[in-house]
Amino acid sequence: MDENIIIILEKRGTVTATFRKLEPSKKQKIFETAREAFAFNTFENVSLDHVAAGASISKGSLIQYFAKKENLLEFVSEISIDNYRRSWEEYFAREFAVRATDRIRRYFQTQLDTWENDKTGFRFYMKMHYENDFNLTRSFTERILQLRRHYLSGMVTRGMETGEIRRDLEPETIAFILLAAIRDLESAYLAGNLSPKEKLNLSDRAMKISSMLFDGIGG
Amino acid sequence: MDENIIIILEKRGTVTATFRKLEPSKKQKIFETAREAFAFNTFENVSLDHVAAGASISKGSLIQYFAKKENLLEFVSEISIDNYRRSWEEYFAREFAVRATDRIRRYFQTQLDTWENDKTGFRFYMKMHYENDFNLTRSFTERILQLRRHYLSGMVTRGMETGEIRRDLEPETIAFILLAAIRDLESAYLAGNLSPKEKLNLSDRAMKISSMLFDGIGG
Amino acid sequence: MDENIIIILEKRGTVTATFRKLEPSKKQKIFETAREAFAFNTFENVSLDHVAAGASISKGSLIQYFAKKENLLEFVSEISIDNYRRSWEEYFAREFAVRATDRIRRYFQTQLDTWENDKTGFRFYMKMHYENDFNLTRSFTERILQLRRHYLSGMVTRGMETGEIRRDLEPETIAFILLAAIRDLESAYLAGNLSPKEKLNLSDRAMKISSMLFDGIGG
Amino acid sequence: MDENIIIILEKRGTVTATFRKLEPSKKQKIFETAREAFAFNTFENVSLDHVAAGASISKGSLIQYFAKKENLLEFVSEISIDNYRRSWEEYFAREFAVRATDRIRRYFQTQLDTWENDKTGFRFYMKMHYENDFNLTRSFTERILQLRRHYLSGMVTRGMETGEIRRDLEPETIAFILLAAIRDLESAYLAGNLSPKEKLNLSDRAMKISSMLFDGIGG
DNA sequence: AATGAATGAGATTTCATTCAT
DNA sequence: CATGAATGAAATCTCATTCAT
Repeated sequence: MDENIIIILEKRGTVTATFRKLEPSKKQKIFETAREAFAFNTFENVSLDHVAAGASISKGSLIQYFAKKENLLEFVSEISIDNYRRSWEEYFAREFAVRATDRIRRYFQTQLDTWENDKTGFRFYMKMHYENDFNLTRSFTERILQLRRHYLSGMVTRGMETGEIRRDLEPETIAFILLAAIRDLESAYLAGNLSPKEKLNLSDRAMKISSMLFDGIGG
Repeated sequence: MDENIIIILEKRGTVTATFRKLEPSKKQKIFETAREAFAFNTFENVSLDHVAAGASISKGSLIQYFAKKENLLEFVSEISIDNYRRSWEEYFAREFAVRATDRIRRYFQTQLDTWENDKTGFRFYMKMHYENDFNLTRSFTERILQLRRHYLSGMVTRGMETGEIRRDLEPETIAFILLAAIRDLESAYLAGNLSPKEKLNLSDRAMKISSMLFDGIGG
Repeated sequence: MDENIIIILEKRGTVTATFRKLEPSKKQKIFETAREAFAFNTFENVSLDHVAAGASISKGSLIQYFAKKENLLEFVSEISIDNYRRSWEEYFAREFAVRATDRIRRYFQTQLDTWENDKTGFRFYMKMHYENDFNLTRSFTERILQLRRHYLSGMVTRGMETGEIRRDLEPETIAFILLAAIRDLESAYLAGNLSPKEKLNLSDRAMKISSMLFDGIGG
Repeated sequence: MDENIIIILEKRGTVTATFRKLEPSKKQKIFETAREAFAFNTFENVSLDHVAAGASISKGSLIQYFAKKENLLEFVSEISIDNYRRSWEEYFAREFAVRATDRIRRYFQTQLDTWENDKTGFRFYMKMHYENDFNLTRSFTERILQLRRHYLSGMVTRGMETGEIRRDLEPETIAFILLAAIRDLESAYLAGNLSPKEKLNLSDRAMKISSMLFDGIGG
């Protein structure tokens, strides 16, 4: 967890100085417990009692750290965005595939694998799309989307440079359809507790879709 | 509102006979008020007091009609599915475009226009995807999805017959990517209260996307 | 059901003329359904909906017949007392045992058998002892008690006349202890859903107790 | 109020730690208010609002202490049993009468006097016999009964040893009739708000009954 | 700084009773 | 006279937030 984010959140009034001064491990535990709670329950159904117990602190402390329940969600949201951004930045720093098609395919696969290994993160991400009582959730959604578009546009632009992708289209439009594809795959993924075989199909379908996108469906 | 659905719901225990016997206009008003409430609030945040007041009935009556809050949501859900199905069946009955590409483009456009004219319906549809505490919402989501896949597969199959669409791909896979595209357009649509210009872009983008899908993005 | 009681109840305002004019079979059915309901539930937990449904009449009619829920209980109570009285009067009219001890033993046995064959009646009787929110239930209890004392005193007096029972005691005191015995046997009976073997024991115990009472427990 | 019982109840989940930590005087006040409420009303008719007001605490606190209304009754029930047991143990520790007949007579008299001085306790005891919706009440009833049988059997056995009571009968059967007698006296006692003269009669009757039991009623 | 006890607003649900048809 | 729709008072229970220790 990046301490700089905490400092910003303190300035915003989302967390208190008391919270900032906590041991990192304690902050991390609170984050994880709260994320889990918000990922699997609607906002109203998340109880501070439960979060406090899960994080082994008192309810009084929790409210002292965040003042309001909404702030707790904002905290989780901000940390989650930052984690998302950093994990993909690390990923791209180590991505040396030459061909854009390979990059895109690996991106799809990596995203699905990542969600597979962080189901709570995935649920939280999905949940935030529809807890639309707060401006907060909208901000979360849009910022994640922006990141994803940015990554995909980059890969598409590169594909155009290498000639793998048509240059007469706007990279944004292509990024859009790619994003649509990956998001719908994610939805399918969420929908079920898929069987291993279905997961294989999903991965298979990811491959089919990307080649289909490249070659077009026109007869 | 189809009275036959009401009868089925009565048999299931979702609504009571008392409700069935209500004047259609009253039933309609309850439907609309409740749909609006569920569309813009999480389940827990929908208050029966509010719905009753909105529909100009007493809370006692509301509970007499539906017994449980969950039943009210189930009622709204079932009527919504039926409305969705019927509106598209009417649409396809009047759709005489010859070329599959035209059909698909018109489908995209019509869907976006429909949501534009029924924002509450759209919000309700989106909301149901993530109120994942109830089996009910999953059933809603899956049944709508099935309808959409069915419509798109039909159009794709037709495109294959006329030679507009490659025959070496499975219709379902193609339907999938088309569905992904339309759903992401919808999401973009939801995300913002888009300015008129952005809406134009969205529609424009829909067109671009479909041609892109046909021709492929490969260089 | 004695129509004269109904007339008295009408004068008291417990039932309405509308009720009085009902077919006897309908009145009987209402009595039975209501008695069952009050026998197995606390007053508050008896729902008029349930009683109406059980008696195959509408809730509106039920309230038209009795005006208030309390009146329904009063009706059941009065009819029950009358039934109790009449059934024992018939019994004593046909009781020709010569010896008082036989009479008393037969009385014990008959009472237990009667409850056995009319469990609802028994439950209602017991229930009325402790639904002490109403003067009504007290009146019920006392009137039944009075009847029982009367019957027992009669048997005891006869025993004194025949010399089977000591004449130096007041019949009421002896009746009292006999009543205590039979009532405690009844309690034991209620307490359990007794196994057949336990029931045998109970009957056996009744015999032991009565002989013990006759011979005394003194060493 | 014995703190050990509170600890046991906390383990069972009947009361919370918060309640346990309350000042004894506050716990006592809650006990008394709740006992009074349950003694004079059916379970459903006891309102938490009323109990909270009577104990000078907020409804929120009451529910925080007991979580459910049933738990409140269970608490009252357990404390009552414990009080009953302890008061009789103290009594028997100080009971030096030599003759069993004296012991039994004093037992009768003391019980009636005790109820006289604790009418609420008596009403609660009676009420529990017929609130038969809960296993709880049955457990209460049976445990009190067991205590009473135990005390009486002890006295009877002693009477057999001293030769005051016939040895050819089972102590349990004799205890049973004694219990029946005392219980019916109690009932008579409850039934009325007896006049002083009637109370005297009752006490007098208790004496008569016990001698009658010793000598038998046989002529 | 940490705790957790106290509070009370607000939610759903039940159901006797009223009353129009 | 029978019906049952409409009502609203009352009940339990949840839980964020306040605040004293």
